[in-house]
Amino acid sequence: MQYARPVPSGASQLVQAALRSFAASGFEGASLQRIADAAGLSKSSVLYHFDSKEALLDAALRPAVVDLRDLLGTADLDDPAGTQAFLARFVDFLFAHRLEVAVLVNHGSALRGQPVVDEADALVVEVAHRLRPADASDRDAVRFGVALAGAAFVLVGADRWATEQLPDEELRPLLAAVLAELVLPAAPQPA
Amino acid sequence: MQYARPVPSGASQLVQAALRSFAASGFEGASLQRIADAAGLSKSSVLYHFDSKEALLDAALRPAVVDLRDLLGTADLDDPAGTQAFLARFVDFLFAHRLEVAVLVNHGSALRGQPVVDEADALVVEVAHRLRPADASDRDAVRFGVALAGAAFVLVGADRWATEQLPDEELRPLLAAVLAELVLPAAPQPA
DNA sequence: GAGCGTACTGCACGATCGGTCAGTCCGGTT
DNA sequence: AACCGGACTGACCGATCGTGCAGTACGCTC
Repeated sequence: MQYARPVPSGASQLVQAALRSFAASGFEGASLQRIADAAGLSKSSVLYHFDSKEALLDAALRPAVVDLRDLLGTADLDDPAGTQAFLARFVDFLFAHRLEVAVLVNHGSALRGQPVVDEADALVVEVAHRLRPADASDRDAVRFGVALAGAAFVLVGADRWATEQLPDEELRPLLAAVLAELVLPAAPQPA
Repeated sequence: MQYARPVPSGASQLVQAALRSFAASGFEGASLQRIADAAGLSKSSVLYHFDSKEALLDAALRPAVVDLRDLLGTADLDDPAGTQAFLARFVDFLFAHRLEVAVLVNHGSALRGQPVVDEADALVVEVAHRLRPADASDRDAVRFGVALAGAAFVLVGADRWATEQLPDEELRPLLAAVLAELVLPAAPQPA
């Protein structure tokens, strides 16, 4: 009898190693050899499980894109309460897919043309568009952009610039609160 | 007699080509060959003007780091007016060094150990630290992080996600205003 | 035990990588 | 005319890149 497979040998740990490498070094900077070494396999094995380096990227990012699409599909953004709930789930998404978000946010512009990346970009545009009320000003739009980009980036670069590292479970509600503060039109502003 | 040199032949356009390549493809993704082609020179010429690829990166990022250090050195952050003035100049800095900021923000984590990058990171930490008032809460700190990262990223990824592109000169004051709104403790917030 | 599919590997390939080096061209001095 | 130094180049190097391919070890079913 076999319990939970102790080492999820094979493709799944290749995906994890690839994700780490892509996030740390970018797609071109990461080599199949180093990914294979990190996963404890040979370079040939990588290309046995995945047709190409691009296919490996696709496999690594796909779950995050699926999750984001689901999140957007079930979102209710008609009232402030729904929007706030969505933002909390969005922050959860960011936490759940840190590495994927890092790849998309930092190295996405070099990956235009990769289907996964293009899909992810389209979803981000949709998030921004649906969050924006009909009567939003340009300034509101800029604030939304800063909020979304900032939230993603605080998470992605947390280990890089954070002087005093907040533990994830303290940062999560704070990030959700700040996001809500910036996105909800509640915040009164002069003129 | 010679007016302003029409094509600033040589090293300076190599630096520009390199900056564009690094910003678009990352340090490892950019090759000396492609940089040379973009500058209309041979690969050998790149290594004639710069000792190594790393030296080229240094030359490309150095002016931005110098400007940021100057900006920080002359900053007066003791009162809200001084802080607001600093933020406007910070936004100007982001606009003036878009490509350098893109390299540092997107690919900086892969460039740890490069002296220019480490210096830039240290300056960013100093900006965040000096902006933060003594009585700032964790939530304030998160909002500052979102604001700074978001501002940088809105500029860096503007061409990627912006649905309706704002011209620079409209975006600039909006970004400064939003930054001030987020950083200055002026914004009233419930509990 | 023959046969088969899955997981995995070593080896070799052409291309490209960053970098070295000897040499060419050319305007300015002497 | 001889010389010099800066700008620039082509040929070449060893290493590494992504990828193709033949082969091996193992567990399963007839």
